[in-house]
Amino acid sequence: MQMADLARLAGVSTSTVSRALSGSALINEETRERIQALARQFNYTINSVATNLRSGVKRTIAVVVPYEMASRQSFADPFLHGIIGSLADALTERGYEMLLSRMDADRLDMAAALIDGGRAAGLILIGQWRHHDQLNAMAERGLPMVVWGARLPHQNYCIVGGDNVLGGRLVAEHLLAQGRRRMVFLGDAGLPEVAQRYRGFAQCLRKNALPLLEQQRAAASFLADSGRKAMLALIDANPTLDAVFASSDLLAMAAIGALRERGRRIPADVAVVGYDDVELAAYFNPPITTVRQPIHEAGGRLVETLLSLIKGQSLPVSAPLETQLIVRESSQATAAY
Amino acid sequence: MQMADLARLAGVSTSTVSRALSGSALINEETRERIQALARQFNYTINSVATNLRSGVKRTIAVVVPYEMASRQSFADPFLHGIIGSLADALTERGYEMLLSRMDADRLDMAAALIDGGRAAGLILIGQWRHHDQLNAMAERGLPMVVWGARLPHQNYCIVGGDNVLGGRLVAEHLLAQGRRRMVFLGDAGLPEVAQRYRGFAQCLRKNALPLLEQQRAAASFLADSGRKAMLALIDANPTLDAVFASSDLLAMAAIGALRERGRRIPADVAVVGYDDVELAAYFNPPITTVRQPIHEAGGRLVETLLSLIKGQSLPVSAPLETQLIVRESSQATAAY
DNA sequence: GACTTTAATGCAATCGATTGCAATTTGCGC
DNA sequence: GCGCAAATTGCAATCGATTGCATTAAAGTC
Repeated sequence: MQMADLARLAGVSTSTVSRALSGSALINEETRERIQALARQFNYTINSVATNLRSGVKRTIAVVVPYEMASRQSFADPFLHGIIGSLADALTERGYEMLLSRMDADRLDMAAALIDGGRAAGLILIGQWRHHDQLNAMAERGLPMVVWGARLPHQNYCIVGGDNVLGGRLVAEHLLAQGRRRMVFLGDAGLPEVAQRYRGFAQCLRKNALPLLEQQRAAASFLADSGRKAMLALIDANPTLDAVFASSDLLAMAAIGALRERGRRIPADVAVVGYDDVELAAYFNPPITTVRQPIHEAGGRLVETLLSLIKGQSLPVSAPLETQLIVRESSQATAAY
Repeated sequence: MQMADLARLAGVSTSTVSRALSGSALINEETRERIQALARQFNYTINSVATNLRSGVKRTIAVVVPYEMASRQSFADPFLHGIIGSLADALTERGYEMLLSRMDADRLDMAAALIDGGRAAGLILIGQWRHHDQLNAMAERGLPMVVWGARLPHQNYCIVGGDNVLGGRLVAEHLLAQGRRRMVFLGDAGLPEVAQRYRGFAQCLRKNALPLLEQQRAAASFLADSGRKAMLALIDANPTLDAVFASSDLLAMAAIGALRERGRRIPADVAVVGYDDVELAAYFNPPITTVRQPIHEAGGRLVETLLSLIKGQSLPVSAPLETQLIVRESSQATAAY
């Protein structure tokens, strides 16, 4: 069923049908009601593909989740899901549709094709990975895009994210206050966000004369199993460690598993702190101390920023989102101290 | 940049450009290469919106996640994310794009608008909730759709899912073999999938002369907090319980938290079994015994079924996916027995 | 009653591509 | 050198909607 059919049924032209359904003032109220009734009766829905071809207005936003070919599992991180959910909400609220793509992080230019090809009005990329330059190049081409990640020098693209340096510092201060002294860091510092968390963490320790050595830091992707292995290596290299800062809650959970394998009690022997405050962090055993990133606000902010970029305002700058330490059991000082 | 511009640059008509880019045989090889080079140089990407308006072939599939207005958090379940990720993969592999929508479960007919409006070629609905009749009505209108959920009587729509009755039975047999006798069920039996898990579970217990009473069953949505509260109520109503079957891993995690609040040890005092085998189940403390649903295969199966439905074969019927008990620590018999 | 407004509707061009058919060019046979 | 087939290319209609402008009908004015 298309507009022409409906027009025939109603005995009018397609112009009239179009006006009846679009809320134009140039139409008789009775005619409008008659046509709308017919449309309902025959389940007619306006073809939005044709509509936005003609009108040029697109109401679709592409959300791109880059993954590294090697480990296509980036999708496993619950934080990522939280963001996607909040984006879905934020877009729906504003009357936009969401096109979700996973994409090889080395071929991010394919995301550009979604814009060039008219599929979407704008791009939201989740995670900048190691592709700062590629993102800059895309932005310079004038693609309407916003990235979830970390603010970096020489950054020509819009970014939305938390204050990772602050987050790292909050964790260090907290662990110091709990009396911990032999801390290790778990996470892949090749990723800008993680690097900043590490920087905030290490700076604060250094100020307190507690430098972090290279062997007190292990790379681990966002994958649970790689987190477990990296943690085991850290334990073996630093058998006396008394605290772990993991760069995501998922890694924190994996780390707790690994620590238990090696007979450490949490938090009595080792304190563990995560990052993100995913829902399950509070239900884990023990509940995990973590740095909260306001997931729901994140979606809204990403969408708002992108839409104002599309509307053509000058490059919107988004202040870092609120970043806050949530203290739970996994890092509390206990009777053991 | 659009095709006409490129045609002008190349000094040919748009017909020729179109043929050059689409791999038609009706074109000189040199011309094709010249045009393709120009296209690359100017970042020209064919406008797929216009293309499928003209050709009528759509390469977009809508994935709809219904949620209940009351608790818009259905999105929090990690199993759901697993399915979405596997759908994204399955669709990408086959050259389709994925339109993701959350939708009020009471207004599922809005999903129909995605098809009627030409946005998508087909519909994948995740979870049937309490809306069997609505889904039947949609299918009868001839909408190309596939639902993840449970097979029910009088079902006119395509369904893909695991064997929930079997899953429930496997859990019961396992717990009986572990010597557990006072079991409770945690989950909202108003949902068909959960109801079937309960049925398999209860039937097997009955066969062993261990009926489940009403107060040994508590409704709990897919939300962690509601799971915790329901579990607390179950404990109070059945202080001597020695096993819990939760209808999802998320609920199992919440249940474990609640049991600990009441001083129960897992699995020494109470065995806990979940459902789904989400990635974190293995990393939880203790690792959770659960019924595996093959998430990755699920996405592939949903997509295959939908595509063959679209191609117009008669209603494809999909056998239940493999359903398998994964035994981990949370339900092992221990020294306490 | 002729003339101007105003309201409602239809005509036809347009969005950016694809494709059947016609037109042109080239090559080949004799 | 003519005729015909094959190889390329262009023209114009088409997909399903929207919208500026023209048209028609009804109402209001003097």
